Amino acid sequence: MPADDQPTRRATLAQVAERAGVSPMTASYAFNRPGRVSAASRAKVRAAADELGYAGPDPRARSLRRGSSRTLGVVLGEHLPYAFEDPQAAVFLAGVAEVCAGVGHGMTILPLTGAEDDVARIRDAAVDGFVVWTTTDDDPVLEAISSTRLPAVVHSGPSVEGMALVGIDNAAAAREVGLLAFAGSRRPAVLSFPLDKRREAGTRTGLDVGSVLFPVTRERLDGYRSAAADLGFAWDEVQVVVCSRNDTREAERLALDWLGGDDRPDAVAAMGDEVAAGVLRAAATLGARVPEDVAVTGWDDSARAARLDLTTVAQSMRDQGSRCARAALGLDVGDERDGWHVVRRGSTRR
Amino acid sequence: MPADDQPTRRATLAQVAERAGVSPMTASYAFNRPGRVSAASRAKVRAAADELGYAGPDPRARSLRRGSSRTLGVVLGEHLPYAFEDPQAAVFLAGVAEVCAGVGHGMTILPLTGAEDDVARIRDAAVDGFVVWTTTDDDPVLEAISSTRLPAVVHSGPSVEGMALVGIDNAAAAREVGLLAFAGSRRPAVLSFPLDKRREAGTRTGLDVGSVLFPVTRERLDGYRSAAADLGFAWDEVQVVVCSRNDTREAERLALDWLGGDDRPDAVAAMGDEVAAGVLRAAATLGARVPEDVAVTGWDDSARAARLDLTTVAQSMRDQGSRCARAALGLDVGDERDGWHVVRRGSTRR
DNA sequence: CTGTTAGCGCTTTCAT
DNA sequence: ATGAAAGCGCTAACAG
Repeated sequence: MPADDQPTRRATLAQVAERAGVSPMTASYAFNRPGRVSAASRAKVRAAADELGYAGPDPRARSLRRGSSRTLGVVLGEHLPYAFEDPQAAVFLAGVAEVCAGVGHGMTILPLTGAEDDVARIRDAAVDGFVVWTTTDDDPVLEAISSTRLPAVVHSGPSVEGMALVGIDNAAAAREVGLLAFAGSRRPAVLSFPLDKRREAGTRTGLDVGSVLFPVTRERLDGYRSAAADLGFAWDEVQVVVCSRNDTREAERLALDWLGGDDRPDAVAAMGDEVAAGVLRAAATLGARVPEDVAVTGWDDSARAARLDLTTVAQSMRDQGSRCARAALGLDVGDERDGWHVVRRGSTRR
Repeated sequence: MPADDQPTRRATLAQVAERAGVSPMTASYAFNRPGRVSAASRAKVRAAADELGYAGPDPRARSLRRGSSRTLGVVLGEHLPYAFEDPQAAVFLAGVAEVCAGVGHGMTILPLTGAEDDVARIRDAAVDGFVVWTTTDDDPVLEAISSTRLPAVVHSGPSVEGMALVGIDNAAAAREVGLLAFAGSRRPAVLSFPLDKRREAGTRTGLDVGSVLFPVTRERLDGYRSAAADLGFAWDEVQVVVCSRNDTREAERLALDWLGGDDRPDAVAAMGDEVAAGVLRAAATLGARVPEDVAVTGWDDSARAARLDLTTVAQSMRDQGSRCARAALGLDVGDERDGWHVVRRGSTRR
């Protein structure tokens, strides 16, 4: 093999400077503040860089020196495929990305697997702040993030000392949509998201709401319970069916048994439009009329909810993503709580 | 405000070492190779770290020193919302993430906006390698990535000097599925993905395949053309309708006009299951029988394709994501081309 | 098992 | 407009 003297290592700024016959600082300025350097120097530096195949300052060295990596970490507590398949998560991420791109920051996705090394991956992330996609109260990752002392924002919950919280008032929204779902009902029920990270599906009654570890789920259950109470139902009269994720097919399968059984509900308040769609499908299969035989509500006001004429809760995940990113980057976010409203459609009796 | 003498700065490893009464190296080992340090030292270091609120070595300094950030960059040429909404992209990313997590690497998403600063964001990313989600031949980002001299892998295309390519043989797959789509047809047609980043929708005949800038689209068109030729059709007899993305509703809208018009095709080879589903919906609305009045094929063998009894091309995006990541990290990937096969179902005449 | 030395590549600060 | 000095925080390489 013939001698190939080309240094296979990347060139450094110092080498570029030397070759250009200027000081390292001038070379640095040529890249970072071209305006502060004479046209002649700029040209020399550019030429030297081209000759050496220098593609610009090393981001690693730069971030050490600057004390900032200009990157935001986004912690996804879900297994990654779920995270990307959940349309709400996708829109949320787009909101985060928009803000990052706008201020010239990158965005690192930190998928949590539930394994021990989650904490290590958090600590090893070269980021300037964190956005945490909603997780459980007992998630050890929260402590790890907190200990970095970097700015951090949690979406929806849990509420952690020292971290900002972005998201709507889930209890209030659940109460309001629950009042529509359960109006005129004799057997109200809830189709819930998972209670904790084990994500066990199944039916419960008299569920201890306080013990639910996903705060978003807990708050929504609380709101539904309050709506049921207003309409004269004790909480243990309200069936709670838990599905493992916001997936239409799983919900459809569950609902076929459920709506076909002896104990069938005549009103289902669901925590997501996707699972609500599963209930609607099952109802159609079983020949149950909506809302006469069974009223259904969803959550998120997706395009699908509109198509299905589904009463639901509208909120902007994109805005919430932006707000999270802005807060984590120390930009102004205002201090109003995020907005939501109930969209009343034909799937409820009122 | 009372004096708060706590250094608001994060503590350094040197400070921890000093407080623990050991050398910086011992402290470093205590964090990085706990096994190489006596239990006593380890305890002292841990105690000092706790007292100072030290959360572990600074990743920025670490990556400079190590010459590696243990992070993989994933370049998404699409606008971010599209990227996350495309189920194929989601699965692909999950494949990448799985490999990254397995070797303790992070993953940075680099969304391209099409603006000038895309190149800067590439250069500023502190990553050890790149995976590029398929893009156009003329994407300036490819040159930027190439100039970093970091290992890079392109998914599906374009093929770039010095970068690995992962993906199936699109032309061969298109040819094979095209033969089924067009069998027994008198007016074959193609429902294509965008030709270039402008993503203009519209109908063409006699399209100049060579001028298409998305290599994946180009190769598939080429395969369909070859299938049509085999069945005795000149290319300018084959209508090509272009949609702007793999979206059922857009395709349905296009197809309602198209299948309802005078010039309607009796066979449509579509580049995605989602758009194929739109064609099927439009056919149902118009009362056209499938495959008798119009044969339809899709691409990707999604769950939806199975539900719709759609002839399609199966490939594993998850595997391709893993392979991309492995290649970009310098791990072994074997050298077989990625697998695919045509799944024949009831939406075609053969 | 522990410590010393050196320096990763860059940019802030302050001078000229 | 340009440059010299200093050091960001850490760990590889090598002693002891």
